[in-house]
Parts: sequence; structure tokens; C-alpha cells
Amino acid sequence: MDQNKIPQATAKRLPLYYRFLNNLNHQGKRRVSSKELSEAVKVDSATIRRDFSYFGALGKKGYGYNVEYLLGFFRKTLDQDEVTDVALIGVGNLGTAFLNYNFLKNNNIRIQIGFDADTDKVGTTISDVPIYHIDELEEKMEGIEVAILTIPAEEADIVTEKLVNLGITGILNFTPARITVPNHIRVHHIDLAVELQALVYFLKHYPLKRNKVDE
Amino acid sequence: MDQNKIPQATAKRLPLYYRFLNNLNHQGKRRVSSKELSEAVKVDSATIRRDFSYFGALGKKGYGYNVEYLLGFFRKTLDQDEVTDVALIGVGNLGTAFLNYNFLKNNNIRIQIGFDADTDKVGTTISDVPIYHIDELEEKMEGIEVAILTIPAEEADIVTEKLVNLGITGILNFTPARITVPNHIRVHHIDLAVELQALVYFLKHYPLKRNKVDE
DNA sequence: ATATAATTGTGAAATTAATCACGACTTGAT
DNA sequence: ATCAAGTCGTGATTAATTTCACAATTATAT
Repeated sequence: MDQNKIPQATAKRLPLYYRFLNNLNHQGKRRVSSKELSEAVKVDSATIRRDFSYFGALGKKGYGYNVEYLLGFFRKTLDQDEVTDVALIGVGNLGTAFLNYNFLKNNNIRIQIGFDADTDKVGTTISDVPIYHIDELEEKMEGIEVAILTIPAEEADIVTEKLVNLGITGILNFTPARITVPNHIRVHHIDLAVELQALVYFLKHYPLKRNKVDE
Repeated sequence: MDQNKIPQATAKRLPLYYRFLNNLNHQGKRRVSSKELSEAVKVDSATIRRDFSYFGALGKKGYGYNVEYLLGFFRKTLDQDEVTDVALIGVGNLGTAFLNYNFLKNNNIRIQIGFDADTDKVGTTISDVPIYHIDELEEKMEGIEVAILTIPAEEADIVTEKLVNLGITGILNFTPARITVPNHIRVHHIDLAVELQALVYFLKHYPLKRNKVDE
């Protein structure tokens, strides 16, 4: 839409900046430097300044950034002014964790509806979100363009196909399956086993150096 | 340790390759090409060949890769021959999802022990993993170097400090807090709210082009 | 045997991202 | 006023990653 010039790496960090600016604002802080922000979010300060610079000159030399202004700017940039509705497919432990997370307050994202195959869950409400049977997907997805997939891997392909037919545009996929979708649909994969195994691999093969001074 | 020449981007993909090779092997497949693998894991085939090439010539021109051989090679490379023990801190919905995931079978990673502050959970066993009270962290963490952090953000700093003092080397952090640790400790952050918000941002600002032929 | 199709491994090029380093500007103290 | 300390924005550089594209090799069909 707008500026496709913003690097993807930068775009991925924006929500992080946004949350910490929110924190600072709640703490009543008026100004913040890239150095302070760097320590809070663990991103190099030059990278932060570079990231911000893609949006123009948001700070003041010798001063830093005005928290409220920056927050307001990112709210607009991240479309925080309009609520995004999403559906949650699969109300197991992982799915329930999502339902209990207050995305509406912090991210202006609302989990509108949940689906599950378990008839014990169907008809209940978790954190105000109604749970329907997965067979009702077709009728109930009206107007929802984003889905979180927290179902067993074996069902990933079937459910994905249904979602695609219903005109979804984005899927956050937590199943270990790498689902196949048409080109115009965006899928972000978060694979918990891969993340854990990757961490273990890094620990063994990329040992970090101990500091002279270790608190 | 071994070859620090392997790019981090490559290292992160290894567990993914490993799982799909495992799948293929179970399906009785003998050979596989980078093209096939590419379609399965959604990684460009040239990237796959490049990734593999860091470990030497694992395939045969005009033929592809021998599934069994490749699987064996990665098993060794990913240290799949020795079990890695990890602790799970925080047995809420997200934590329970981890406990029910069979990392031992697929990844040779064993969640040895869980901790929680809720006395109703303490003393129970979830998927054969015993749950202890968080106050017992000091006594029970003997020999465990990796922790999965699935606790509320407010407790992240206190618990992290304890883990650091106990000599942990790696943390998989699911809290929204960006925890601070000494340099020699590796932390991987997985921030569910950030991931969801980033997906929404990409959907709005980086719309994907529809294909001519859309199945 | 020979020809054809498939596929790797990798130099080279392209792209993307991170970092350095410094001029310009702002603040606040004296 | 003047100065010192702090900080941004960014050109330039370096680093990391991906992708192209093709010679070399292998398998398979005839």
C-alpha cells in the first residue's frame, strides 16, 4: 500500500518498539534516546535510529525522541486505530493461551471466534470468545481475513484448504506442517519444535564468550 | 565448537530439514531432490543446496540426495544422539502445550521438570513430567542448562535472575519481556503478540500479488 | 552405446541488513 | 554567551544472505 521501501527486517521490529514505547508512556516518561530503547528491546541503537529514519525525522538531535509523539506516530503506522479481527482454529492448550492473551488492549487485534472439533468445547466461551464447531467454519468466518492455526499437524492441510476457499489473506501457522497456499496468501510459520531445537544447536555450536565482568 | 563457518540463517533451517527428512524416511522414500524438498519446506531449492554444501558434498549430481544418508548425517550434526534436558518454567496453557508436545521422540529433547507457583499444579504430573513449586528451583535444576520460560511478563526478571545464578546457558523466552542476561547466556525470544501484529502489518502494507492461475 | 533429462555444487552477482563514524543540532550548566 | 555533553540522521562501509546460472555428473530410456 504505502511505502514498500521499508525493509522487512525493520517492519518486524515495529511491534516491538510499539510495545516498549507504550510501556514508557505508561511510566510517565516524556523522552527517550535510541540508547535507552536499545537496552530495553535488545536491538542495537544504530539499528533503531536507522529503522526510525525510514519514516522520516522523528527525533531531535541532542534530545532524543518524544515518547508520546513517537507512540502516536507508530499507532498510525501500525494501523492501531482500527481493530483487526482474527479467528482461532484449534482450542487446545496453545489455542487457549492465545484466547487468554489480551491482544485487543495492546495490539488492537480481536480474536472474534474460535473453532474446535471437540464437542465439549463447542458452545462454551473462553475469555469472551465463543467457540464453534470446526464444521461451522464456512458459515461463521464472514469478514475475517486472518486465522491463527493451532491444530494438530494432520489436520493442517484440510483446514488450510477451507480457509483459502473462504478468502482468508493471512495465516499464523503453529502446526509443524508447512502448509501450501496460493501466492496471494501470506503464511507466517512459528514452529515450536524447530525453535527449541535451533536453540539447542546454537548452544552447542555457537558458544557465547563469557565477559570479563559477569554480574 | 566445530565449524563456526555455518551461517546462522542456515543453522536455523537445519531442524526443519531434519524433520522433513524424517517424514520422507518414514514414508519409505529413498531419494529426494532439492526441488522436492523445496516444495515441502517452502525454502528455495538453491538455498537448500547452498545450505547443504556447507557440510560438504552430500548429494550426487543428476540424482539428488539419499534420504537415509542425509538423515543420518543431520542426526549427528544436530546432536540427535544425545538427549538434551530442559526445564519448563510456568505451567499455564502455553507451558502445558509444551509438555504435551513429544520433543523426545522427534528432537531428542526431554522436558525433565516443570515449575509453577500454583499449588494446585505442584505435585502433579503432566505427560510424565513432574511439576514442582517455583521456590524449589534452586534444588531441582541440577544439571539442566536450558529453560523454556512461559510465565507472566511481570515475573520474567526475577525468574531469569534465578536461572542465571543457577548456571543456565540458554533460555527460550515466551514472555513479552526482553530479559537481561550476562553475555554468555543465549536467549531466543518468541513474542506471540509481536508475531501476530507483524503478520497484520505485512498483510496491510505488503499485499501479495495474486497469480494468474489460482487453484 | 548413445542421447536426453535431471540434478548437484558453486562461482559470481544481487539483495538485504547491520554497523561505523561523524557532522549537525539541542540542551543545560556555568 | 559560551561551552560541554548528549543525541540524531545518514553517507559509507561491511557483513550476511539469497539467488542466478551453468559446467559437471548421473540416471534412464531407447
